[in-house]
This record gives sequence, structure tokens and C-alpha cells, in this order.
Amino acid sequence: MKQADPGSTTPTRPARRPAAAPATPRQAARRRAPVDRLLDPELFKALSDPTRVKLLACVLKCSRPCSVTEVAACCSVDFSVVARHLTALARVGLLEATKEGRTVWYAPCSDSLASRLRQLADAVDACSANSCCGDAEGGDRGCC
Amino acid sequence: MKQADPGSTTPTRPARRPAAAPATPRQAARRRAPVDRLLDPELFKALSDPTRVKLLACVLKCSRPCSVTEVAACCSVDFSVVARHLTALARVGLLEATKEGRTVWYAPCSDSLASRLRQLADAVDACSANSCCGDAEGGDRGCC
DNA sequence: GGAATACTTGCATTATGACGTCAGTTTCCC
DNA sequence: GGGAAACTGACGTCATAATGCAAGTATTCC
Repeated sequence: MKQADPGSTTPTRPARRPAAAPATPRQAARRRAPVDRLLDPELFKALSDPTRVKLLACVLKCSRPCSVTEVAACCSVDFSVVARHLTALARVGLLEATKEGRTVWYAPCSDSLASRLRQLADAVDACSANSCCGDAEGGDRGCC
Repeated sequence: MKQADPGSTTPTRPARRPAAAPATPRQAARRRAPVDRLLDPELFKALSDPTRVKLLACVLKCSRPCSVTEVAACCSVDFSVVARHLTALARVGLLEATKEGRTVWYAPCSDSLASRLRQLADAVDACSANSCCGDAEGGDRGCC
């Protein structure tokens, strides 16, 4: 229980009961914060399947556009499965698809991914610094 | 197709066919890189469910340990569902559970999450810089 | 000791997603 | 023009996971 007793935010805390702390989770849930926008289930759903992650890592490590056929040669799953996974990764912005003749090139969107991860990391840090709510967006102060 | 023609890595590229570039995805898939370790499907699976993410954001924004009962008041799902989700989040290290009497306090592991996200962002950047493979770990050079 | 609180666990139901097969479409090459 | 290559889309099947209910366990308070 690392942050159970910050000491600074609640100078006159009655007991070791955190309920007397800043606010209730119910209040916190109502506030808008950057984490709400950045913690996108759709993005993470795309990263939640081992096969899909393997394919993404493959394209990332290659650091150049790859065709479905090429990527399909990396793993033992069916070609259509690979095609579907790459489509899914492109849909959430992790890959960029470019059709060229009859082949589709999937290029890694490294910048986009890295940037989204860093933004989320910053937002999470802002939360632990107790300043995640009501400052950047939403404008509704007094979360915690 | 942003990175289709880096120009620097392949000085004498025959056509605009990326297959003639550094390596095939098949070769890339064989190499070990930091992204392989950091792109953990288990972590992202925990972040792939909207309800679970909502609960996590709630605890993060509160930035203090919350009990299951408190968090359950934030959303309309059953209490047992909330308890299970929080358990799942703790299992992957996103929350830290501490039992105190009959209540369990779930504290946000903000530092751990932010750090993991930044490490992954760095690893992804390293890939786009074409230096993701064979330097940090694995020792197997020549990915791409 | 007994009631109340705070969770946990088991179970059935439902929903979602991954997978493979196969048929169809578009494009390229001979 | 015809065949091959590269991909897409439409199923059906299977596995996993989310959900709600209900029963059980542990702990606290009176």
C-alpha cells in the first residue's frame, strides 16, 4: 500500500482509513482526465492477442513496409488469419496500409505508437501526482 | 508508405520493391528485440476490456488505494464483476492489492505502468531507427 | 455468539474473438 | 484472353472471457 498514506494531502486524517482521503472513487470516475481518452480499449485489444502481437513485432522489427504474403511466412497460421490481423492493426493506427497493385504494404506506424504510449505514461504520472483531473481537459476540478 | 524508401540503408535498391530491402519479415521475426519482451499480450489483454479500463482509470484518478466496494459504486455492473476485474488488474501488476481486515485496498501502480509504457515506446522507436534487433538483448545482429 | 460487512468462488448464460475453409475480386504476367 | 498471384469477405466452429446470480468464507462489531 504505497500511496495509502501520502501525508501531504490529508494533514488531519482521523484514522488509517483512506476513505477520508481526497475523494471517493465514485467522484473520481465522474471527472474527465487525459487517461480516460488515452486508455483506449480498442488500441489495447489490438495488442492483446499473441499472434497479432507477433505479427506486429515482426513488421516493427523489419522497419519497412511488408506485404501480407511476407508476414504470413513468419508464422504458422493461415494466410487469411494474417491478413485479418494486419487489417485490425491498421484499423487502430498501429500499421499503415498502402495498396500497390495487387499487394498491400503494411508499414509500421512507430511514431504514432510511441507517441501514444508516452502520452499515456505522462497522463498516468499526472494521476499519481494528484493533478490528473480537471486541468488538461474537462475543466471539472476537484477529482481527488 | 512513409518508410518505404529510407534511401540510407539500401543504396543500390533495384526497384521500388521493399523485398530487396534489409531483410524479410521472416528473418525479422526470428530476431530477438526489446519489443518482443515489452509487447506483452497479457498486459494489454488486461487493458482491452472497456469495463476493466473504466475501473482502472477510476483508481488511477483517485490516486489512492480504493476498496472493491468503493469502486463498485462507480459503475453499474455487479459487485462480483468489479472484484474480479480488480483482481485481474492486480495480477498483471497494474494495481497492488493489500488486504486489511476484511477489506482489500487496490492501489494504482502508476510508476510501474508508466515505466513499462515508456520502455515500450523506446523499444518501438529503436525499431524505426533500424537498431531494434541484436543490440540490447539476444545479441543476434542483422535483423533488418 | 450472532448479525452485518466485504469479498471470493462456483455456475450457467451470453458475447466476443480467433481460426480455417472456401469462394470471390482485383491485378499482373505470359 | 487466360492463368496465377494477392488479397478480401462470408460463413461455421471452437475457445475464451464477461456477466449476473447465488452460495460460501473471513472479519468486524455489538
